[in-house]
Amino acid sequence: MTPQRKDAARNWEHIVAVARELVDEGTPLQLNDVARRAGLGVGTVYRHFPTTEALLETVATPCLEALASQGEQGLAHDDPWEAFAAFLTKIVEGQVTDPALVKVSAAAQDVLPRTTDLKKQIMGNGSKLLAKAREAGAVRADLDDADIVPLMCGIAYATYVHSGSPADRLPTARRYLETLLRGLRA
Amino acid sequence: MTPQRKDAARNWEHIVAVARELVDEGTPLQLNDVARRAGLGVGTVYRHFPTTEALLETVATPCLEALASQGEQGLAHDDPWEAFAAFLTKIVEGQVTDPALVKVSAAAQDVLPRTTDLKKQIMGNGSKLLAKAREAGAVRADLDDADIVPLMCGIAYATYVHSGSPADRLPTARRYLETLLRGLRA
DNA sequence: ACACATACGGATGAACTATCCGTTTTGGGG
DNA sequence: CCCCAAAACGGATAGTTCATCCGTATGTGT
Repeated sequence: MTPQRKDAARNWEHIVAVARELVDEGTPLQLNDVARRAGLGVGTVYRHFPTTEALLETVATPCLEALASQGEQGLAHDDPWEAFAAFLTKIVEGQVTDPALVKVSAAAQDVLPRTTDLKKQIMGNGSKLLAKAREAGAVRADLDDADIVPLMCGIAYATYVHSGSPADRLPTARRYLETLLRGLRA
Repeated sequence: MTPQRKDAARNWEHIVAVARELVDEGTPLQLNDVARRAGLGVGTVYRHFPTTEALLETVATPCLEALASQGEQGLAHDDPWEAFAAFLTKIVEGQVTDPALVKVSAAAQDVLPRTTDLKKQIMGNGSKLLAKAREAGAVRADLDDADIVPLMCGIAYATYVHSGSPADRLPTARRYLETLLRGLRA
């Protein structure tokens, strides 16, 4: 395996950077569009990222990784309930801050391998925190591991429906999560 | 104003029926596609419904109307909290049952006049029920009128993320709503 | 410097959207 | 019953966006 050519690496970075910009300004990601803005040929972009989703995944991955490691820290927290709540808060905050995150989170299993992987990892951490909280009798029994990610996506979605301007989102999301957490507490 | 010709009326019905089928089977709505399936010319479909969204709106309207009148009935309920809860339950059940409903609910203000109208009506009913429940001291103060629709959309979204098969959706949605309601109760 | 692998670019075809206008159908008046 | 103007139909076609393919250019080890 040859290491990869310099120009290829440079273009890869450039494409991801341009995509990040587009995502941040809310423009729907279109590969031909990315190519034009990056001053590259369409073929180049498509070779690096066969689909829009693949590019989106790459853009979102750093943020997802951050969330995954966040979960590990949470395990060290003293109060099991607080640890669980803090964990969920971080996830929701990430989702309402980064539009790319919502999109990849909603993607079906297996289409985005890296994302699927990281989601599993996050879910693993969530499970541990949930189990601890449940053992401590802090959380209701009817909440399942598999509910965590969907519920966080739901709150993020509700937040996007509620507020047009990005500035309003964080407080709204926190308020919604608080309400949900109140309902989850035993 | 001339009453409209019979063939036009017949085709209109037919188009809506075909669209309903497509929506139900999860196929993304495409007007050319609708035309082919209905055995009509593309032009005919476009004349009746200038955009995909317009057709979707027509498909979703009966269901939205049902929800709107549901709210009115709810006003007659004895217990203010129960009335409010029952109202939200109906909305969520509608959203997870009918894919069309989710899509039009998410549409921006003003693009779908009829939908915007009905949403306002539903929100009006929701406001009244919320006000009553609040007066009775049954619901927390930090919930605003404008939060109702987003939260219901959020629950529907969470439900779609959670379960692939339509059969699982209704129980999941009910469970999520229960949790939320517990968190809303004063 | 050479040659070969690797990567680039954009012309190009496929898929879909939406319009326009010549033809057909409808239904009220003669 | 027939006529004809208004109304509606159908589908060819122009405009977009998506994705591929291959001739050309560029980087890299010898």
